[in-house]
Amino acid sequence: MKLTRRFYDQPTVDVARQLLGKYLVRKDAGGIISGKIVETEAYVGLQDRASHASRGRTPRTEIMFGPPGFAYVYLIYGFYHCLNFVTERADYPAAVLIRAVEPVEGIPLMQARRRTADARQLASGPGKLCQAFAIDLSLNGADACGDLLYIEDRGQDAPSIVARPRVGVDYAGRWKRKPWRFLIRDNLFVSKP
DNA sequence: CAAGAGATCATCT
DNA sequence: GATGATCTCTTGA
Repeated sequence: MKLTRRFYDQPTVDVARQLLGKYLVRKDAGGIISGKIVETEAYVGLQDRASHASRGRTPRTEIMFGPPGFAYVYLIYGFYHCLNFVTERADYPAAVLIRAVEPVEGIPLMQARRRTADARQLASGPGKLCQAFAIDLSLNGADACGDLLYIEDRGQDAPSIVARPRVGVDYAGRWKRKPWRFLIRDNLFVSKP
């Protein structure tokens, strides 16, 4: 069951927690790729100094200020892409970063794109995941209620969740301490234990 | 293992 | 002109 726009229109931290155990699905010319989401981070509102949106409405962050259920993809360090899904109402900038998935479908394709056979190295990090799933700036603004890139609920049990501070946001002052990174407990495919 | 360097470019000042 | 919601490789215990 594909998640609906209503799902993304909830408090961002709730969405980040609920996404654990759901399935990220990517369809393109190469075929279908999917993976179980095992790690997420919440970026919440204008005040959150860790969020790109804290610097205000710019061409790049415009998507975060838009309606929920759309992909926010950006390039980081000139090399890697990061995938987010926009949450909450329009004009309130918020999104959930997908940090890691456990590969499920399309593993040979992921192995080719990542140049490794090691399942734990395919999508255990936001940049790796985008490489494995062939996600780049052309998917920025893609509708998560469409067919290219979306999330499915496959009726899994609710996983046991661990909360930690977010990664790589040392510049964010007191916001760097917010425990808004969520992982499935003891999962082997997270970016860092 | 842990720590450090370097890669490279869209975006914002 | 500076910087980053990262990753890989190398170095050295």
